[in-house]
Amino acid sequence: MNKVTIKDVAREAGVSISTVSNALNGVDVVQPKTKERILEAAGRLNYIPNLNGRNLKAAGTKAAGLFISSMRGAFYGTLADSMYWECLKYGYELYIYITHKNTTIVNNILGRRVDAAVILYEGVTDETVERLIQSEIPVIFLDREVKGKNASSIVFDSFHEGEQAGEYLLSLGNKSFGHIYGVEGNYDSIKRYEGFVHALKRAGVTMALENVLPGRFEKDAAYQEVKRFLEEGHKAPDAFFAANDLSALGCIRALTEKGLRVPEDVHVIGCDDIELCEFVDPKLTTIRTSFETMGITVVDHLMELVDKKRGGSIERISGKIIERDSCMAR
Amino acid sequence: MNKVTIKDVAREAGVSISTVSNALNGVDVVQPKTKERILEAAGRLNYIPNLNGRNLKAAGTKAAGLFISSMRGAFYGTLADSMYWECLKYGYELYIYITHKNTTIVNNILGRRVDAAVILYEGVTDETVERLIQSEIPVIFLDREVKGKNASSIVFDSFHEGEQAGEYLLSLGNKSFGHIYGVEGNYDSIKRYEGFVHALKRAGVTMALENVLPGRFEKDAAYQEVKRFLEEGHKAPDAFFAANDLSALGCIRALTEKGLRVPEDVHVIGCDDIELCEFVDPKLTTIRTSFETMGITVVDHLMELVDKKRGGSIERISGKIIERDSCMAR
DNA sequence: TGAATATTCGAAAACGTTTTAAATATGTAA
DNA sequence: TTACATATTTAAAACGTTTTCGAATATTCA
Repeated sequence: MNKVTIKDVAREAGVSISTVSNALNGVDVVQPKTKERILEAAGRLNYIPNLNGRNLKAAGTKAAGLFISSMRGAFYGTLADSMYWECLKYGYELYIYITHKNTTIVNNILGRRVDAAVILYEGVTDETVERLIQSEIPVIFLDREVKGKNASSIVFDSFHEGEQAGEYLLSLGNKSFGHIYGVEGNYDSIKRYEGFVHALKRAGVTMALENVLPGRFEKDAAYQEVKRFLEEGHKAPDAFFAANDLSALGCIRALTEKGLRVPEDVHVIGCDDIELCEFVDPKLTTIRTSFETMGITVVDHLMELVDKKRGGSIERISGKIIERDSCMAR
Repeated sequence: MNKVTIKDVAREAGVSISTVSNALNGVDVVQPKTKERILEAAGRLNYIPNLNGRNLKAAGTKAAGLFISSMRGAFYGTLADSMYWECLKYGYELYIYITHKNTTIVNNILGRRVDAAVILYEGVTDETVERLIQSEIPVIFLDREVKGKNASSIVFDSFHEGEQAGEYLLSLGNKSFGHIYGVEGNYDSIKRYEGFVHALKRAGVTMALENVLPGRFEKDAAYQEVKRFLEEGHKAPDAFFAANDLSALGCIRALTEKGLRVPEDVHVIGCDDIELCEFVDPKLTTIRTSFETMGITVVDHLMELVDKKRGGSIERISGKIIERDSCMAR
């Protein structure tokens, strides 16, 4: 068992533990000759500082935590990865905690494992949010709007994404619209829908309520709903805005199965810009939400919170229309 | 700042810190009445134990670490997620460290942050491996073959995947073969190739060396190579085995561009079974490597290492052919 | 009732570091 | 040489826990 402590290094180098600590941490007060001797001893003994001992005494941990309820799918890996590289620039480590429990979050943040945190977990309770804000440890929420002295929110501007979808479909000459809704109660789902409706309303268009179908962000659910919709005799609208790409794909499949051509008969626009978009036929027009950008933005913001260069705020990241083949000028 | 310590709880409850510790950790020696008083006090003060203090004294951390060089793509998220849920069963936390530095790995494992580790990072040096093995902390490597007292390897059985691909293509009546190679020096790439060649040889078939094209696991690289191959006047083989699905897709695109039909003229089989396979045309036949299974297997094995129920070993996880439309009986 | 035994609690040591303040060594100017 | 400033090192306190072991109290038994 590797149990060599700073004490062993001190003995080996014939010096006190304080000097070892100074030498190892680059506190520039120790004579070059002894420093060299210490480094040499530490190397020979394979000394690795115990992080628990260190962080117990030291002020911060120089580590940020990403607390997230799932890593499944391509999005979160991208987020985590881009956060990691951005943290590196600041000399921070990134610890990722998959969790679906408030206690894990609270224990690890308030238990001084990290000194800054990013949270993406819908199950966080108001009580937890309150406690984190009180703690004065910088926290950024990614799936809700929170603002406190040391707490911020950074979210995709889902409302604006909805608006963009609406404006784009309108600009193509569409007159009637449908929407594949996301998940009940989900932040992005609500906002995308609202933004879409808003853009239509501004243009004097209303979307029939029966034209908004629950897609739950899933391909199959969307497929079933659109199929049912058509089989019940409803006339397909000129264009669908789906709350995400997967449900857009399900929508397209149902439409083509029923003899409707995309984009000639019906336009479909998705949201997210997943890898699939390029591979399907027709290639899916969508609104790109960049988790890459999100990760970088989040860490930069977090570091400003840490440095007290700013107070908490709510930031929105805009999406961008990626034109492909599932919509076309009419 | 939240700075309430066990001392504060002790004072609040009018009791010693040892009693608080016992009460909070379920050491069954404290009277129900005082225990209740302590719990109540801890709750009122919002006490959260400092993990650094705790782990400094306590034996283990009840945490496993996943050290991985990137989380990009869908694979690693699945791996991490399935590991998380499996860890949960054992009462372990899972910390994920994205890293591309040996020091991060060594510091966090030997620095007593976790008491078991899983490593998926090709850049790990022999020295690091040696040190980890010496440390007696259970470690499992996912991308190399290592075996020690407390160290194991769990890898996909890439050789067997290659064999399966070969046997399958052979069974379909193919006579000539090509291979889209992965990444130079990469474990899976080498093994898949070797297994494929092995199966062919066993059937008395040899693959022309000029028929193995570098695909680097990328769609575009594979596309370019296959295109070049055909333009140089080479005759397309009856079937291609691509080292992964993405490069299989690139291969198919190049083939169809050159007027070859898949699967009528040429068979293509991939490896991995990514989400895309179901969406492209033709749907891609492939060999599924389940990161879900991998995650579960890894954690179970790790816990046996922790409990000293077993010594280190090398385990291989088999893939499974998923028949779709890019190969067909001739 | 008194002694023996359980039960419950607390004082103090230990974990491995960093940091503070004090001690010692070294150098410099008078 | 002395006196003093500076450079280098060290002892000891502190961080917040867990754990050991002895003390105090409560309970049981004869």
